[in-house]
Amino acid sequence: MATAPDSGKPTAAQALAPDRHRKASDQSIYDAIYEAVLTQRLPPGSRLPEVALSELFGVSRSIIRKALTRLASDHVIEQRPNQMAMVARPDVEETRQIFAARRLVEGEVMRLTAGTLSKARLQELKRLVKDEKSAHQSGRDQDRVHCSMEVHRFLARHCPNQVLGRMMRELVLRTSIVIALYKSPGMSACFLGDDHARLAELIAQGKGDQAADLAHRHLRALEDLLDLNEADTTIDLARILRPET
Amino acid sequence: MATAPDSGKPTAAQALAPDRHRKASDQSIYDAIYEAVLTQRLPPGSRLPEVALSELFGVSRSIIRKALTRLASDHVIEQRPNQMAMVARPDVEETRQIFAARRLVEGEVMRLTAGTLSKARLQELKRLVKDEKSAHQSGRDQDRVHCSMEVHRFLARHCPNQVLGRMMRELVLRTSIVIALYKSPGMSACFLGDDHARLAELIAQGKGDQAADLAHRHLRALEDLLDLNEADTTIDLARILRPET
DNA sequence: GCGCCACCCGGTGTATACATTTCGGGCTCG
DNA sequence: CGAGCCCGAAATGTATACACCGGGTGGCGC
Repeated sequence: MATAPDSGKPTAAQALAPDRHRKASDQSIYDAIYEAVLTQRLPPGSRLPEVALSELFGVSRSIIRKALTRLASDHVIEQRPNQMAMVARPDVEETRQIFAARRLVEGEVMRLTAGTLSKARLQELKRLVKDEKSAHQSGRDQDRVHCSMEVHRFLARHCPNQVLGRMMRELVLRTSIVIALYKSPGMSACFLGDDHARLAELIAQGKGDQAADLAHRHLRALEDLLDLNEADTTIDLARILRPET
Repeated sequence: MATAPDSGKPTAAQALAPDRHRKASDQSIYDAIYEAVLTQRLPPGSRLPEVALSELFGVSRSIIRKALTRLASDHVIEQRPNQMAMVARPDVEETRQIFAARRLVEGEVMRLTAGTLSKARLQELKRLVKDEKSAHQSGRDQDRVHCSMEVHRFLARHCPNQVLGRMMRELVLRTSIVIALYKSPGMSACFLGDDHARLAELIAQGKGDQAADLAHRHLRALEDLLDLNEADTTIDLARILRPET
């Protein structure tokens, strides 16, 4: 327990409220939790009791368990035997690996996607970037995070290589989790200058290599903003238990 | 039906026989099916009825369903509503994407892994390569495929970046599936010269870039051995239905 | 004889009952 | 007074009952 802030104590179910009392498929439940984690309404460590969720969504535990199994398979939540599922809390080492993997995959996705988008798609993309900026300026943080994620997810969704696209979406989500976990207080997560706008421009112009390079630097800068000093877990414990001099 | 050879008609359950009559966890069932698909004992399109599996492993359908859900999540099997699960049968386009993704990921894994393996680990690796060669020479194809897969999986397992390592294992499995699907008759799948031996050598010497390059060419050559001409599915149908001249 | 339709069977989808485990509060004993 | 044990609430783990769906087959009508 000493290693974890342990987050909200009851169950963070209010973040999933909208479609209450309506029969939901396991896909819609999966989506609801996925979206809530992505937009950081469900912070890392949030507990997800099966019974509470089954009552919330108006289905039996079977459906809930299927959704949770899939979420665990995607590393969104952690499931340990006989314990409640909780939103994943990757350690510092895994965080670095996630960023490294995402740089590799997202770079290639940029390269493949550049120059392949229709005019209509480019309009959509620029709209997302614009919405993000306006949300940022008017301080609607919830919206800003949502749009920021959607920029990356949009590019992943429209990558010609959908195998890579899927991987990238998974990595975007895991990145969102570790940002929520390790961000320094007050940092403007993932709004670094107008990187997204410039990225969209390079994609539109078909400059794949430059887009990949920008994405690479974007992600590196993002990682550098995080508070990734170990100094936790076992080390703290040892220092606390050491007799004072 | 016209598009599929439809594989073995009953249920290819004999490929999973070993641990019959023993209570099995969903993990062990997952592993059994995973391994059977990996070594091509369960060819693409094989049907996996829940009841048959539950009897085979001596557990209820709940456990089976959990294992199947996870396998579907990993793209090992396809699950459609109210139909039996079956081993995945990716189309030609997805096959190309899988290879492209794997080249990207495996190349980076080689780069990261080169020079990081202990002497003992290098011994293991060389042993695998040796076993593969001997299996090849004595014509034990089952063993050869197993060892060949294990070479790649071994490297993935010991990559310093385990996030990438996991992705690579998933891609190795999917590659195995599409090889089983599209290999030209009689080809020696994934035994291209002594690529694996040379790869092991480069890894041992810490030459990451060269290892990545070799892996890249290895996979390219492998893809080229496949029979990836479309000419199936809808096109054949159109030609068949066209009135003769 | 040839189609069409109703039935049946084998499969998955969902809910629920029951077993098992974990964690914590409070009692008891040293 | 404190440490340890016991027990119960609440969660998950598993099995099972039943509903539903889809495909194949046999009979019936034309």
